[in-house]
Amino acid sequence: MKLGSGVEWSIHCLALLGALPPGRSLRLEKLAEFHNLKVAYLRKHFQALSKAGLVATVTGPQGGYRLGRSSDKISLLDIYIALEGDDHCFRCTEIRQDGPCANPALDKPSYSIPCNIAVSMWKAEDAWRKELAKVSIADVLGATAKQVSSEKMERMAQWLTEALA
Amino acid sequence: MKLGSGVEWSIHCLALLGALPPGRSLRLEKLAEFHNLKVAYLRKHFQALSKAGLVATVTGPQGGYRLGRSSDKISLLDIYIALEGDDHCFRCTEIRQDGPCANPALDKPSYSIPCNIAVSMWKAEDAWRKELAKVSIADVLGATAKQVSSEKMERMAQWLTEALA
DNA sequence: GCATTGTGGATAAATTCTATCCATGATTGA
DNA sequence: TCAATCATGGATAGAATTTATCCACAATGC
Ligand code: FES
Ligand code: FES
Repeated sequence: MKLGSGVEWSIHCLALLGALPPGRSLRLEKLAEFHNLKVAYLRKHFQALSKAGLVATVTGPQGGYRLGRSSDKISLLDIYIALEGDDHCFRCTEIRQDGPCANPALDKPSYSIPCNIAVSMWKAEDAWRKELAKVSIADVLGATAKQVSSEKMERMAQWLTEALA
Repeated sequence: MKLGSGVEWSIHCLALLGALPPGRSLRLEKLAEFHNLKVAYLRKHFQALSKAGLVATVTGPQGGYRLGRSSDKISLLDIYIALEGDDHCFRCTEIRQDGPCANPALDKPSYSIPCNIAVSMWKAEDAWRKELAKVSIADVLGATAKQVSSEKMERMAQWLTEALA
């Protein structure tokens, strides 16, 4: 069970967008440059983020991306779902309905309720989602501000100023 | 993020092994037949389960597989780890150390602690694991016994008797 | 010895992930 | 209006992973 690289990329990029001055947007190319990511592939991920409404797009000169809503309203779970879909990661293929001991006619009633194995797995998944839902882009920004030296914060602010110029 | 089919297959099979009379084992072929699974591929999964000690093997005539320890000591998490490894599903590629604003020399101290994004993701993963660790094969067996009609339980007991004959 | 059963490595098909490109359409500013 | 800027979405292809099969081999019990 592995998350695609798009999840990490997107969290970093959305955090940067969250640090933009109000009303401004940043070109995809700059977003990639800041993190040293492949532009073409990042573009693909941003199409998904855009479709999910997590980022809004500004076309034309001085255009680019900005957050689709305020940074405290975008959770890590939102990002995951936008990129990798809303399916369960555990897939119950209804093995219980198969094999020499199955009797579809007789057993049908019991199949209307999800099998207990799937329930257990999905419960764990829910716990995972709940944790992710707790953390917003605003939280990430706040935590990063505490982790990074004020000197690096300065470097980043400088870069942003030039990128937005 | 998807779990491989081996996880579901293995849970079903270990549950069946957990229902075996004490001291008995079941051939892989029979295990596959019971669930209508592909023998060759199930074999591959059982190699992993065996290496992890979740099943013990009995070679030779009347041989097969049995549980490696009591069914209440085998959790769904054990099975997941045996099959898919113990890595984090979120991979922090240290994007934070890259890009035009990074200065390895100056920033090195802050990289000794995990970045806050990874910490959030790993925390969610821990919640997931904790839930899976709570559920044992014995629990699965118990829950299934409650879900399945006594009539089907009888059919399965019958099949087992023949398979062990 | 001999039939039975799992082991572990080799192999390959199918699917998903990663990555790139380009024709298109929308917007802005001159 | 025109030209430059910028995202969109589909097509495409290589890489990696998952799914699946096979076989020579080792271990066991009779
Ligand atoms: S039947 Fe296999 S997990 Fe539901
Ligand atoms: S640097 Fe990207 S998640 Fe840690």
